Amino acid sequence: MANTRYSTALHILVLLSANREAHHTSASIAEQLGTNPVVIRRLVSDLAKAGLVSARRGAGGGVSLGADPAETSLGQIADILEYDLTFDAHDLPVREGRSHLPGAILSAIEAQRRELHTASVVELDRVTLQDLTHAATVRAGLAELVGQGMSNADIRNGYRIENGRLIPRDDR
Amino acid sequence: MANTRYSTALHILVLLSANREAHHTSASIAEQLGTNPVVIRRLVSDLAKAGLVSARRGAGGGVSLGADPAETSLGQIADILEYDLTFDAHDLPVREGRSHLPGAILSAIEAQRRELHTASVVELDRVTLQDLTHAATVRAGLAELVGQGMSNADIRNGYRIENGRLIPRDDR
DNA sequence: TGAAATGTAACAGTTTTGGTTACTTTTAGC
DNA sequence: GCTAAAAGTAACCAAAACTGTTACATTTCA
Repeated sequence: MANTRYSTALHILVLLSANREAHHTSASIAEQLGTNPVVIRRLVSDLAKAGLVSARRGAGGGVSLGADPAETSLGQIADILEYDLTFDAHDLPVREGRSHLPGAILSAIEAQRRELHTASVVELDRVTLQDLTHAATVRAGLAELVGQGMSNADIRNGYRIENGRLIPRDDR
Repeated sequence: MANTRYSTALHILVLLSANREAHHTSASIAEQLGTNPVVIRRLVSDLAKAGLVSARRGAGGGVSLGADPAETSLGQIADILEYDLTFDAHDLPVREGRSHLPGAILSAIEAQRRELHTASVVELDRVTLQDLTHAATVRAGLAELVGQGMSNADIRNGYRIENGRLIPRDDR
């Protein structure tokens, strides 16, 4: 089974970021994601430890964003979840053979593994939660128009994008 | 269970690259890696399709390197194996809801996913199979000396590294 | 012709992961 | 205080993915 913790965490955070006014609970989020509230709580609990979200227990409680999306990078989120952004290493049998080569090869591969993880985090640090939220809301806006029967060409000609929203071009 | 195909493939290729004179078979490689010959054959078969190794059937057959390690990048190897170098995406239930937001969020996440995969391949393209082989043989040389009771400081003072081998410093 | 090797299909065993239930704890409002 | 609503967490289950293994066909050399 794939490990979708990081992807799901991103989804939760974009959801909170795109709709900060609404009241969110693990149940309401789980419903939108088609999963179980406990899955959401597990992730939110980890994100809350790092202050990225704030979870309040009890009646009227729920989940809300705890940090500025413009100051939160996707790399930080991976760090928080301790999510591996590289390939999986194999292992070797413990063996008292004479040759050091197999262990040395594995060791070199693991060094490369760490290097790729670091590079991936650097890459993800270039994107903020705000950037990702922007990308999502633009896509949602486009989907909305297409759902209303508008063609992609019409959309391109009739709208411009501003702050993640589609603004009608009335300047022509 | 982790997907160790890429890591194992790298190990096989470094093994072949570090010891080009020896005769290698799926059985001999599997023995060194502590796995089953079929596992090796499956990987070698994929690598052979791309010309990276050459596998000869029949008596006296075996596996040998089919390309120049200096011209083979770790990114190419990932490509050949179609190995995913990014995070796993979650999925959404098919639902005819009104809101386009959940699907739009997922779509934005998947775009980010593809971007990270591309960046990872670029990163791995900076390293050749020769580089990785060099790193492994150096480590093996060091392990050999340590096994002979030499301290790391002694090693640093008494040897220099050249073409992936430890050369005694007799220039002092 | 026989032995040695790869190619491949089929299946089993293990591990990992998300889903689920159940229960505790916290909190707000009446 | 009582009740309802919410998160926190432990424990277990089911499903998926992957490697390991067996078995057999095919190829090749001597």
